[in-house]
Amino acid sequence: MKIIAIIGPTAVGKTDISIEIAKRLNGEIINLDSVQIYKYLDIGSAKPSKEEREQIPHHLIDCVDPFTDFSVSDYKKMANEKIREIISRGKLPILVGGTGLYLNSLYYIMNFNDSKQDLAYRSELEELAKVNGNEFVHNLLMKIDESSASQIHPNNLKRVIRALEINKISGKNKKDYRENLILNEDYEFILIGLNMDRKKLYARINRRVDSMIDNGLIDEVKKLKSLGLNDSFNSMKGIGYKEVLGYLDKKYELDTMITLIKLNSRHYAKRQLTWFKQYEKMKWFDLDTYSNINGTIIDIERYILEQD
RNA sequence: GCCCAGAUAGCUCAGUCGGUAGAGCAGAGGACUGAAAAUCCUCGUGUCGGUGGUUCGAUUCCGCCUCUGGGCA
Repeated sequence: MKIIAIIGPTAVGKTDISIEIAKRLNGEIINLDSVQIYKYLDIGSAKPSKEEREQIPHHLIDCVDPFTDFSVSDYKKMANEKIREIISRGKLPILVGGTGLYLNSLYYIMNFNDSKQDLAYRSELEELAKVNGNEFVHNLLMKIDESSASQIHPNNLKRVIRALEINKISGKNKKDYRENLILNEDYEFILIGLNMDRKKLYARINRRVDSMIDNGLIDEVKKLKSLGLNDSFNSMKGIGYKEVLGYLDKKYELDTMITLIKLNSRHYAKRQLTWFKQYEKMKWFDLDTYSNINGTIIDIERYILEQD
């Protein structure tokens, strides 16, 4: 089953290009973004507009309540269903977004079934770390799963805890999952990577943040806050949301908030690019080398058609 | 015009009792299997404002100059 993935760092311009590609290839778009999944988080997550979504069907946008805990494993399930459904209708599924882990959940065979969550154990370990320090919890892992422990930095508490959790639930070592990454042969992926000169990307990010503010990001967050959402919910940990919450809670001034959103977005873009380097098959398109979007679209379309 | 305080990494600043210097932030690189827009790791040579003096040796001490704050007229 052929499937396209158009990925790239935040603000590089995935939306416009993906819609045009979908039109030309009889495709439908599946969101590959961990924040656009949520309802009501519209401006800050840079969701495609209503007009854009009317041109081409978009899936897995606005489908999770922001109060719910959502994770890769849920994404994997939902995305697989969508992909099958789209293919059964004779259309081409096009994944668009920048959440690398979500892509991997489809690109590789990833088993989440035998290592579910144990939230009580998690908070128990978090408490232990608070009292005795990160090293202490890391040492616990060292005793039962040395191979994973030696690969996780003691300060990366989240991962240390997850490794302990996996071990408690399944008896397996977290490290084994990573080492056994194998391609998911159900799909024939065509990976399209969009990138541009770093400075230009950063300038685009800065501009986009300004326009999010102009378009009412603060009001959007105020509304979410009045629904009862706060920074303890995963949905509110997205860039743009957590900083506005901090501003509304009077932790800093407006211009500090804007600076922070821009800064965190830039850092995020950089992390995404590091992640994307892992895909050897990825075909990169440098948007700088095109004078307009049409040239890019023609080249991408040609590349996709060549892959048959 | 006079007095005081500054001038050191892209930015904010520390420091060198005289032997050419280091933090935070920015920036760069990396890791990544149920929070992933999350979480975490690594990376710091720059005419130490200019110029003269003292000295074996000055970014450090002294003089003058330039610039920037603040104060007094």
